[in-house]
Amino acid sequence: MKKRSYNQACSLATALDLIGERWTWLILRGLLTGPKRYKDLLDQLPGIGTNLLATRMKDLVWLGIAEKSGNGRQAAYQLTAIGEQLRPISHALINWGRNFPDHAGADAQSRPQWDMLAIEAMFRPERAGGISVVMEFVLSGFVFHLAIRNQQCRAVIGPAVSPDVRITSDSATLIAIGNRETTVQSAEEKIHLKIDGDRNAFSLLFDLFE
Amino acid sequence: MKKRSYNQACSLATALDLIGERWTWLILRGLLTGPKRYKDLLDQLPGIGTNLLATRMKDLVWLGIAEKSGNGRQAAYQLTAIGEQLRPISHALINWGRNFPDHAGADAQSRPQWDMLAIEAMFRPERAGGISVVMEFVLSGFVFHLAIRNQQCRAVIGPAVSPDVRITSDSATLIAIGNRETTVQSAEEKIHLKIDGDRNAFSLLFDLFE
DNA sequence: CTGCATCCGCCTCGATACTG
DNA sequence: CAGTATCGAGGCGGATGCAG
Repeated sequence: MKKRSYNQACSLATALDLIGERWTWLILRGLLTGPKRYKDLLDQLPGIGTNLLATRMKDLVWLGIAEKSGNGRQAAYQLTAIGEQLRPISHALINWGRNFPDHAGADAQSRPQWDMLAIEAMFRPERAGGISVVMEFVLSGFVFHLAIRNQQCRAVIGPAVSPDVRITSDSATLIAIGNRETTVQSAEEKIHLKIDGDRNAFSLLFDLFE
Repeated sequence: MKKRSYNQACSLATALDLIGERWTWLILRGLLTGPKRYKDLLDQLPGIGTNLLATRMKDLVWLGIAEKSGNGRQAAYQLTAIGEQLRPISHALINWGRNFPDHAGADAQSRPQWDMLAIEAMFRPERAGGISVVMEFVLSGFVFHLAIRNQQCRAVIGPAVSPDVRITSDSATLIAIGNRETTVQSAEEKIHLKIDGDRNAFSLLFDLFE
């Protein structure tokens, strides 16, 4: 059973042979928000065949892009250093995909972790010189936080130890504010947005992100 | 006849719906080295079905990623502004693919235009401050040139108007020199490398590129 | 219940032949 | 040269089974 390959002496073709198949990038999207168990990956990949996920994971581990820690019911997959190198590329692809905002239909699936990675992608390091801040988000009940330091931004699942600000909202509201379709004040009045802590830290959200 | 889609409200999934299918990135690779006719694209895509290339091109044009100029046998495809935004992403994928130098088998296909794009990908703008130089390459008979200015590098098919240096060689030799597996002097003695013009400009090749 | 493996129908792909 | 038509092969999607 030989794997299909472009069979070209080209690094782009090599990359596509390894991570260009259907679902692979979306598996990586799952791993880019932290280690995941098989079931957690499945939950973020609606429509994938369970066998396909299993073979993809075997390939990714074999290639040294992901690795498996623990086994049995505690087994979890995480990115290796080489897999982690795909993070900026995924950011770029996400930002490119925003050229087509109307692509997703009304019946499209959604997961808060996808928004989390999208926020990380929108970070603009060149605007973050000298800024150090931790923002905690509660988007439709899903909790994560952004740690911004040294012109780097990393999104992590779960609450922050000591956040400068906690933002309770949903992704649609934040997008609407970002697009100037609504105001912070209006969103707060409609209880679509709640800001706890340093409001200046909250306003950084619109300075440091696209 | 509906197209297969991940159907997710996620910009990464959107991007993959549009350019994540088999062959699409390699079609873009062809267009990233300049406008191409149907036949020229085919030549760079060994193994693709002609029907598949036709449908892919129709999709890319429909999406506004590529556009068709002229028609009949003079028709040519080129990238739109949105398609051009994929250039840095292709560079990043190429550089990531170089983590797996042994992937391509001995029977792998190769085309000089792939090397041309790979060289463009290896350019390090942060090392090119204040440098302005034009290098012409003749790799195994294929002619292109690099124009470096304002910390940008663009590879263009064909000879340069007034190159600072002309480098006649082949990609294997340049890679070997870059990896310190051979020296410039040795390559010149074996007539695997010929340098016409400013030798200092040639040495920039190893300063400005990875 | 999680973490897969097996099986099967279907859709996409790959190759060739053919047309304007 | 620039595609279209056709058809066999193989990867994918969904359901099911099963071991730890």
